[in-house]
Amino acid sequence: MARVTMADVAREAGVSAMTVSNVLNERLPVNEPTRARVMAAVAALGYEVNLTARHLRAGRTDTVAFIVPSFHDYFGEIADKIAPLIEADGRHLVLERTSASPEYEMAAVSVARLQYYDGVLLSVAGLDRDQLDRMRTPKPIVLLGERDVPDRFNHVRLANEEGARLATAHMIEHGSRRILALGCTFDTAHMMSSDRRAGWERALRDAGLDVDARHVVPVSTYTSAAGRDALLDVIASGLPFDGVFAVTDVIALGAIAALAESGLRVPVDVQLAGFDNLDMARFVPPGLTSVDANHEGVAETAVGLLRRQMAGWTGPAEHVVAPVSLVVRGSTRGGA
Amino acid sequence: MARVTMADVAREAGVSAMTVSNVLNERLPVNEPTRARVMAAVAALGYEVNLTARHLRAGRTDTVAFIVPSFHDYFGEIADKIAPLIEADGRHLVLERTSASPEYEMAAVSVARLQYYDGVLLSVAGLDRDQLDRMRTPKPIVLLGERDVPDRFNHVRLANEEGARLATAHMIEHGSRRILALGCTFDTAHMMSSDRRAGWERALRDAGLDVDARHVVPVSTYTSAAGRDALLDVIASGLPFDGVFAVTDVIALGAIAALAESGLRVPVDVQLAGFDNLDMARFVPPGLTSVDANHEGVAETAVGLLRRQMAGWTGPAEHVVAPVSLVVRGSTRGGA
DNA sequence: TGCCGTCATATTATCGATAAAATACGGCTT
DNA sequence: AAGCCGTATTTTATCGATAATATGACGGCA
Repeated sequence: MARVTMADVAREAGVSAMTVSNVLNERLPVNEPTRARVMAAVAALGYEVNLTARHLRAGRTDTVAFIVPSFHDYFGEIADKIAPLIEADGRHLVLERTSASPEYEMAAVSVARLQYYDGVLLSVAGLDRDQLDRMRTPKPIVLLGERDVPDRFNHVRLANEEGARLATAHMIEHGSRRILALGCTFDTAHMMSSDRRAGWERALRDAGLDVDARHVVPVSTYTSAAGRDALLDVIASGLPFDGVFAVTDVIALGAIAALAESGLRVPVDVQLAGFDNLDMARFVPPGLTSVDANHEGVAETAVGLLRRQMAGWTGPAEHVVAPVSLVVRGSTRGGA
Repeated sequence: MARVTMADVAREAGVSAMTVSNVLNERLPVNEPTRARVMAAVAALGYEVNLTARHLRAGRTDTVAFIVPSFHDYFGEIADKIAPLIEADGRHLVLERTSASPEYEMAAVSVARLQYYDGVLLSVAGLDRDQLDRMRTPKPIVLLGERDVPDRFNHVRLANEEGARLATAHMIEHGSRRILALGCTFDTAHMMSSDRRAGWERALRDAGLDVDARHVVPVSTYTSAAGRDALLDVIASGLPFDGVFAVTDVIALGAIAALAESGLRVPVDVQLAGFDNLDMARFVPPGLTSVDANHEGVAETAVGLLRRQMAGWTGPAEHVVAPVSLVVRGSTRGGA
């Protein structure tokens, strides 16, 4: 059976296609009896509008994309906050994933693909400033994430350095003196981990402690497994430490595993803090102290900026640094 | 600046639009010099195909949707497995979310929205058999999830009862006699939790143990917070127990929190097992014993069924029950 | 020289909806 | 009765690409 088109409905109702369109979109007024006939025909034939044709002609999809490196953890949680905000405007949110590889990310933001959407939230992971700069799209777009981006883009990122400083200072205050920066790096290309390293460093200096480069422990990937392995290596090496600042909660979870396996008690022997305050942080014993990334606020800010652009605003782009706060739990000595 | 269309490229290259289309799609052969001129024009103007127009005319989007109740946890992990399989066919995966409410789920699978996709993977959460039966779409579709579905749909689900039985039997074997079924229910409308309850019950009977209705502990939502609260209530009530089968790992995590807060040791005082074997299960001390839902295999099976349909197969639908296995970790006494 | 086949490229029609312009019609004024 | 107006509805053109069909150019062969 072929699809039912608007023309079929028009024929059934004895009117023109345009009248059907007017009834369904409430654009031009239609007399009640006519309207009723059209609605009856729609119901009788089970007609549903062809959104693709509408998009081609009207240039609107009522759909927003959130483009993320992976569907996991952090991004899943943020996406669940963003979705209701988009839906509140009568639009629809879809997620696309880029695998964190620059090629995929470029493909995902190719002008061709963006055509499907009225607006785009792009969580930047693989693209650097130059690549982003080459991206010329007329679509409303808001960038999220901890990389450096060209000025012309609206951008929401976290107060990474401040968050790391808060977490580290908190552990210093409660007695730690040798704190690892797990998953951090000196490589400034990866802003998230280098900014957080900078915050860790600043807390140490503020307290008059030495910064030991051996305490900066890189990870191969941002996974719990990599965090666990990296920390086990440190423990095996014999390097003494009494605190761990993990660059994300996912990595902190790996650290928890490594500490438990090694018989190190949290927070008695080692204090531990993470970053992102994922749902899971509340429940993993003894409770993971974490920098709260304020997902809700980030989502609201980003959607607000996007909404403004979709409404036609063309003023200068904004660069928002979302404030963070420390949520203290049992993995540090200030906690319950 | 207006968009660059295929006609613009054709003019620039001094050929017809059709020739441009043939060059880009490699449908009809084009002479090398002409081809080169077209490619040059494409590059010069920065042309990118309008996918919406292509879709309208050619009826193909090269996009597959995975429709899920939420972007969190389980679904995020599955989606990350599915994406590469879809991409291997040169297609693109997008996620849509339904909020687990029947209305949203109905809207998401309305014929109108499905038009955007060449195929759909639908994780059924809110829709019952009747509602699904009313869904008449010509699109290739595969259902995932633990609900009962009409025969005409391809469907992949887990061996829920067997998984729950395995986990429960394992705890019995290692000494538990009073095992809670946390998050389970007698309500057969919710197949996932009632099937898993049935498996728990069977393990008890097989071991000659009594089934105590007080041991079936419902949860208000499938979240860690609800799992924690429900288990704390049980503990406060004084009902004795020495094992917990949690209906999902997310709920098991809540149980871990509740047990830790109450000073009950895992696995010495209480053994604990979950279901889904999320990444997190490996890392939460002492390691969460869990029924492995075989995400990879489920993803492959579902994508295989979908691929077959997209290729034109019209044979009878298949109903696959994916096998599960028990992964033993430290939260039960068989573990390390 | 004339006819045919083949390959390359161009034309035409179409996917389904909608914006913009055109028309029909009844009522009301003068 | 002629003219005008506002409302309801229809007609026409279009979004941009592509399937199907048509045209053109050239070489081969009798």
